This record gives sequence, C-alpha cells and structure tokens, in this order.
Amino acid sequence: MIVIMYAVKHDQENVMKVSREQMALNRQRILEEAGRLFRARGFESVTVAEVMKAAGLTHGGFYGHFESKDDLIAETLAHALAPGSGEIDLARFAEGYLAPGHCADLSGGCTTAGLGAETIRQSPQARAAMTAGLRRQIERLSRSAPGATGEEKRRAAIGSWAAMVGAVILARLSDDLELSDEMLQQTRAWIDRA
Amino acid sequence: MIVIMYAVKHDQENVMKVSREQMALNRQRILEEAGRLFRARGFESVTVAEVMKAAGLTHGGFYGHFESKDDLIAETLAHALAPGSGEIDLARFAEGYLAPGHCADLSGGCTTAGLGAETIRQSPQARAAMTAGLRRQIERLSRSAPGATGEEKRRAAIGSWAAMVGAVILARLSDDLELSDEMLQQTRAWIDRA
DNA sequence: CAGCATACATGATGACGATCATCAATGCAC
DNA sequence: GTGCATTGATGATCGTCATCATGTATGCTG
Repeated sequence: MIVIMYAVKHDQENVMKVSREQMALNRQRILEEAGRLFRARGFESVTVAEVMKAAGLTHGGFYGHFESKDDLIAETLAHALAPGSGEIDLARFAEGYLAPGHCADLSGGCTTAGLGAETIRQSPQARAAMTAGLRRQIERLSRSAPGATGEEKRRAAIGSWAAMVGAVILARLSDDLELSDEMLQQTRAWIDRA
Repeated sequence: MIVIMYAVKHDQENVMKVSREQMALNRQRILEEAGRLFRARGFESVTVAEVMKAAGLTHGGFYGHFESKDDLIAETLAHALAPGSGEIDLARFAEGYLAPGHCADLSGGCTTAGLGAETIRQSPQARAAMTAGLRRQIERLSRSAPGATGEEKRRAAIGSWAAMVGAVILARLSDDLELSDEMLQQTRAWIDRA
C-alpha cells in the first residue's frame, strides 16, 4: 500500500527504489524456497531458519516478513497455487502429471499431491488456500474434460483429478519402483478409457 | 519367541501367565492408540508420551516396547495395514469408502488416506509396510474389479483405488462441505461408469 | 516361598526450534 | 546532506520432545 502511494506521488516509471524492491524480491524468494522445502519434506520438519537460509538470509529477519510459521505456510500455499497461465488439456495434462519424472520431483512437483494431505491439519487460512486451488483446478480441467453435458465434464474432471493426485501419492510412497511406475501407467490408461 | 518356548515347556492351555499377557495387551493397545492418534494428527505432532497416555500408561515404559518413535511408526503401520478378513466387492467397498462418514472419521478411517502421503518421508520400514498394504489392497480389489482380462481388472483396481484415496484426501482438505461431498459423490459415480 | 527378572513409573537430560530483543546498516523523505 | 524508518543479522529465551537413568512392585522360576 505504502509503495503504491509513493509511486503515484513521485514517479510512474522505475517505481520502487532499491531497498523496497530488494525486500519484495526477498519475500518472493522466501515463498519460493519455502514451497520447495515444504513439498520435499512437509510442513513440520522444515524449520524457519532453514527456509531463510535457503532464501539467502538469516533467521532473524523472518518475522519482518511473516507473522508466524503458520502464516508462512498459508502464504506459501496461496503463492504456489496461484492461478496459473491459461488453458490446459486434460489428457495432455494427465500425461505429464502421471509421468515418473513428475512423481520423482518432490520439491518441484504438484503442491496438492505433496502437501494436500498435511494441509488438512493446518490453519484455516492454509486450508482456504488449498480449497481455492482445488476449485480452480476442477474448473480448469472441466473445460477440456470429456462429456456431453457440463455435469459430465465436471464429473470427469473431479474423478480424473482425484485419481491423478491419489496415484502420485501412492506411487511415491511405494518403495518398489516397478509398482510405482505401474500405478502411474495404469492410472493414466484408466483415466483415458472412455 | 520366549513366550512360545515357555508355552511349549509348561502348559498348552492358558498359555501366557498374567503379566506376560498383560504386556502383550498393552502392546496391542499402544499400537491401536498410536494408529488412532497418527491418523488423526499425523506422525510428527503426536508425541510418544501422548500415545502412552492414550494407552493408559506413562511415557517411561515406552522403550520397553519399541526401539524408538520411528520403530513405533513402522510397527503401527504394519499393524494397521495387516491383512484383513477376506473378500470385498469393489463397488460396495467404494460406496463405503467414499461416504461422508468415512471421510470425516480421521482417526478411525483408512490408514492409507490418512498417513500415506506422510509415509513418503518416513523410515524404509514404514514405507515397506505401506507398500505391502498397497499391494494387498490392489490384489484384493482386483478380484471383484470389472474387466474381462486379469490386466483389465488390475487396471480398474489401481485406477479406482487411486481415485478413492485421492478423493478422500481432497475432500478432507476442503473447508467447504459442499465441495467435499461433491468430490466424494462425483468420484463414486465416475468409478462406477463403465 | 525366596530371589530374580522385568514392566512400568518417575524424574532427568540434551536437542532443537519458534519466537523475540537488540543492534548495525542502509534506503528514503525532506 | 541529515535524521528517521526499516530491513536484516546476532544472540537470547522458553517450550517441547525424544530418549535415558533409576527405583519399585510384581510375576515368575526353582
């Protein structure tokens, strides 16, 4: 807010001076790295100090950016689940989602698959962010989902999304790579059947 | 092992004397309550002392039963996922699994849905227990799954199981009951379509 | 039924980690 | 430029746990 006022008052171009810009960048970096770490290791085992270090800072400044760790969690989810680009094709999306590469990429992979289950026990704000992401995902998938009516499309979107998230979670927990790959492969084929 | 040796040596009936029997019961109780607490709140936030208290004991005796908390986690999973009774019918199973009642019952509900995602970051023993449970579940569901060939049945079992687990996780994370119920309902309908 | 083995209780111990208090440096308004 | 506001660093603090040390009561063996 303050930033915008300054901008209006003084300078339309080159809005933020160095330090403010740096701070905004730092904040983005913290959220980015927090997302990475949380997805890879879960909310609880990741410490505030670790996140800050990953962002190239020390633990002290943390509370200048966020109210608490819970706040960081909620903001990280909102940031990671922010409305993405545009259209996606369900079949194509499923292909990438159910690929071994995505399954193996904990820190860079899907936030819902990596953190959805844990978010159940997080703050209302965190759950709200996840719920919003879930809604958007269903709507986005619905557009390209198979089906004659809107209701059919929505059903296919929900069923497919549940299967994708479930399959990645199950494939990840298996310690047998064969079984993991089969989970992904079969789920993909099962989604495609029509 | 020791118990069995005594039994053979002394008494075929009425095998374990009071204290040994009590200890075995205590152990079962610990595993039972640990399962409940873990499913409800996750592995990390549940303390050893809490588990023991829930089992009617104090924290000190814990290390007489288990090597460590990690050991407890692995044993709890093995216990909770132990081979169940017998046959199940996929369609009937899905109906109960995707019921709002099951979705709301964190502590008493499915261990895979409640703890699967977290188990990814647990000990190899814990993951092995989960993997074994996953294998059994797929095989069990395969028997009654739709499909002409064995491969088709297996595919339906895997796809359905992934969708069930995913749907319950997504329904649980939503803070909107309408959306949660829709997730369950639509996934059920989507599984049934053929 | 005497003595030993042991399950459990009580009470440390030692880490770790979220949060806060302070301080130094630096951008920013005037 | 100059002084204020603010960002981020350093160094506590305070709780919470997992794990261990020790004591005691009780069942179990001979």
